[in-house]
Amino acid sequence: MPASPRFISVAVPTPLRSTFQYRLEGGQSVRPGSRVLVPFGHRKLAGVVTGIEEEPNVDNKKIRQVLDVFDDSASLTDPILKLCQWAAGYYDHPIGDVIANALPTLIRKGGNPRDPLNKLHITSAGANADPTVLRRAPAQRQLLANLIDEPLTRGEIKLRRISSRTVKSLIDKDWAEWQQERTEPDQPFELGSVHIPDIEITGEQADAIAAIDDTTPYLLQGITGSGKTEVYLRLMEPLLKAGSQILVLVPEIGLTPQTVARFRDRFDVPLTLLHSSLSDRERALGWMQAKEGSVGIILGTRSAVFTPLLNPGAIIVDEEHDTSYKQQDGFRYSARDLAVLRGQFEQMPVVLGSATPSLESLHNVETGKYRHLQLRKRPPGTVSESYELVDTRHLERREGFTRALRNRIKDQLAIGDQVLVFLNRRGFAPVMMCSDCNWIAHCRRCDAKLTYHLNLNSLVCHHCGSSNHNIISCQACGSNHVAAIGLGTQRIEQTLKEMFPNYPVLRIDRDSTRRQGAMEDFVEQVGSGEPAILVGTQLLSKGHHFPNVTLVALLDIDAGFYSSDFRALEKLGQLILQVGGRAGRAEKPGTVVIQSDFATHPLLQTLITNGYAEFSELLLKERQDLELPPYTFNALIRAEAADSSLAREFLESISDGRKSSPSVDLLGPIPALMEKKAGRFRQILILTSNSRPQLHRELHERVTLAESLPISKKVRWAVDVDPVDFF
DNA sequence: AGCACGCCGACT
DNA sequence: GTCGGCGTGCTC
Repeated sequence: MPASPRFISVAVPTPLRSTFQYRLEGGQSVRPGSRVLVPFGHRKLAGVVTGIEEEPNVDNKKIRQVLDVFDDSASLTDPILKLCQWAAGYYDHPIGDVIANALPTLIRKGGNPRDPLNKLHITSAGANADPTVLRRAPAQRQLLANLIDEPLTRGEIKLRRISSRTVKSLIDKDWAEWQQERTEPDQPFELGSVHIPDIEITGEQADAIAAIDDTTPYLLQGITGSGKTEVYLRLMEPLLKAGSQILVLVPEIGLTPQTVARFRDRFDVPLTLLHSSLSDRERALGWMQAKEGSVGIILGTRSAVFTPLLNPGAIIVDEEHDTSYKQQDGFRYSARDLAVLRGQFEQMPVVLGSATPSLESLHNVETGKYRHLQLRKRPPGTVSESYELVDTRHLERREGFTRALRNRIKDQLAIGDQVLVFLNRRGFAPVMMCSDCNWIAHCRRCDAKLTYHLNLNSLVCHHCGSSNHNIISCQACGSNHVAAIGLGTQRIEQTLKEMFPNYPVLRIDRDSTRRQGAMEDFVEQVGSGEPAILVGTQLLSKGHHFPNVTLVALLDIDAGFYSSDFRALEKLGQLILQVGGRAGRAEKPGTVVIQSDFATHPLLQTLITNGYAEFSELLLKERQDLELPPYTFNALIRAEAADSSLAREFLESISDGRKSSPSVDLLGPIPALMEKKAGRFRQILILTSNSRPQLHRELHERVTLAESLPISKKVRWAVDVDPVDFF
């Protein structure tokens, strides 16, 4: 008697919002989370089992057979599968793509980093061989030299463009051989020694550590220098000792050697670092080690929130206000919000830390969803930086600097300290203008002005990356009087070099740190403590601390006041304190000078005189009055197309003809803040409600409608729940 | 997203 | 006569 046929639902990596059913052979055994190879249309895809059913739910004849079941040791764990399914629903995103985002590529494709790896090794004969024998065979000689350094996989050999003939010749000479490298699972980790620094923790720190005793989310709000990291570390110690694992999330560019060192120096315990420059295999191995429970600490950025843990201990989300936790394309999830949810699923505490918490998280404190832990004081003997506003409305500025600021910089350098000049604009000048006809250079593919870059001697679009080398003549009147207007970091660097020729000027922005390790070189140079001027963008506000900097100057923050984004002031406040917090040390506090035309603005005044707590309270009140997030909830449907009206037509067809439910407001379609970007015209449809269930119901209805319309195939569109911007 | 099928222009 | 352009239709 044949076993009763069983069916499974499989999520496949396609943009389709449904799973697909397959028939399971008698000998095949799966569970939810298993990876399977299935026929899909004309190809074979690796997918993940999301359910097991006794009955088909589509026409039986359509259902095809599962081709293969992959190794169970790299299956998705139950909590991660559950997290993916929840996220697919919440963000209204195809489950297959959610899972594709959650898994390392190698695992997703059915591989396993523990699979034996075939590598070409040098033999002892090869190691002792006289390489001059190969003087007529340079390819073999090169390969032999490579093999002395390290064994190579087939893939690495291919990458080095070494032919299989070369390999065969060496093997025939008995100078090289293929060896299977076994990669056995590691043992469960054990916490070794703990190196506790000889400093006393403050009462507030002790209270915070003691308070974290259950599985509710905590918001740890502590001014810079108040010792948030020490709280994390003390919280981790007993958990690690008990064999529990800690997942630590940091912002995208916060994963610096300094950050890693803080954890490595404290705990003698295996640590997995998940960063962007890992190979597929390395990433998959880190994932495996976390799943096997052989590492105690997993430190990573956004996507690390999906790392499976054998023994979940806690999740720490550092700098929780950082917008890099929200993925900005495709599957637009918030790793911070998913971390909170995951904590509930797996019954572990989640600590969100920041000196400048997001208004969302502060609101969650108000409503009792999060518990608030505050570090208001610094350890005794340490002084905080002081803030000064310079009202620039009636002051003369030379290349961006008021006389007062120039003098401050001079004085600070003279006493042997370092100075940090912050300007959030890359390039030399943000505008190129013809002095004869006032023509301004615009990007052909975007609604944006081109930025002049000195080093490239070209005009670059910061939105699509295109560059234009004709900077000599006006494209409207042909005049040669084209001038670079406005300030960028390159111009500030040049200006400072002229103003202070005796001091090094280091520019730190995306352009100057493109090279691998460039940032570390800068940090090292600054760390020497010699007087110097640092010029930089946002990049300076994350991850690194510069103890010898005692003067921070913010040159032009006024864009924040002109922005039409309702979050602009929240972000500006966070930026000011984050940049200010980079500077100074215990016994040598820093001064932060802010030049602004809005120096008398009450919010700015509140921020610098009363601090972030009062600043954020005012902003929250404003949001409440205006019925903006976090007091209401938003979802967007974004659409773009090369045709100038297609995106609009598409969104109109899903907003028209159907009344929105009374508790959900529908706005749009309206053009995105930058309507044309990279040659595509972009529109958005905004859904607003004060009820999340209603918002999601309405959103899902529109998305379902969208999918049924032929026009949806002609535009690129995506759903964005809890958007962080309307661009 | 892929991938195949299908119907109209410039090449050996 | 074919190679190949991208429209459109489908994926258990």
